[in-house]
Amino acid sequence: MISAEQGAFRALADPTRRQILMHLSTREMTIAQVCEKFEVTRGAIKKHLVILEEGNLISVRRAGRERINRLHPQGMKSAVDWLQYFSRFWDDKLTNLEIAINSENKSKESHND
Amino acid sequence: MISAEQGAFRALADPTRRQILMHLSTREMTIAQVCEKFEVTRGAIKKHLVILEEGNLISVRRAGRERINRLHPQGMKSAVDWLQYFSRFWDDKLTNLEIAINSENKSKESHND
DNA sequence: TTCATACGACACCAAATGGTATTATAACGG
DNA sequence: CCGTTATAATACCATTTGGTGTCGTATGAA
Repeated sequence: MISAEQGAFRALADPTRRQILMHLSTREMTIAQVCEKFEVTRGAIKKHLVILEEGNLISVRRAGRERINRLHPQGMKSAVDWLQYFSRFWDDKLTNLEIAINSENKSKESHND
Repeated sequence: MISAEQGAFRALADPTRRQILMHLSTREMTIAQVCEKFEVTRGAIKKHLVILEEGNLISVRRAGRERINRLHPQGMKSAVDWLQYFSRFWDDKLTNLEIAINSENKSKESHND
């Protein structure tokens, strides 16, 4: 089993996939609708969507013959949580905010990868 | 020229590189010292360090024959900034905090990749 | 000077990645 | 039923990636 953030970081590493996430942040879209936004083939987009799904960054539901892709932002939170460990090093103000959150939110994961 | 977050996300995609960042968060280390923490060869670690440097996640200085690697957390901030666009979708509380930050911090980048 | 040490630079390899093209399958509309 | 549409699945290709091994260079110590 791979860690949650591994799937997320892997999916986020490709610029096309990050653009797909931006598009899905405005509305949920079928594969064909995502394809309209890019110059690559449907096959390539499909592979990206599978990787985004494996990374838990999108969820998919079937509607008839359509496959509707929806942003699943909780998956991105795992990457943010990992990164925010370093926030103390770049922004004291953000660190204070992080502390405020942590005091209310006890369920913090470790960073042992 | 590739975007700042592309270099960061690419570097963050590998679990070994994320572990290297965790180690460097405790202290700066030479290549040999990083190697001690892993089972792979020095050549592999060197490549990882180059990618981390290209992603602006570490900085390097020469000291005699040693090459000292130091965490450069500002580079990670570019990835966090990109991701926090989505924070509104997963946590209203964090969104409020983000708004509080943005009201003091006007220099926000776009997400056009 | 000589030797061990810390890197740098290659060449090389297997596997993963991003992409295409082609061929199916399945559902909706008339 | 038939044609069209939306997607799935597969084979294939070029490049990148993560890794090793080897050789070279440079610095510090004896």
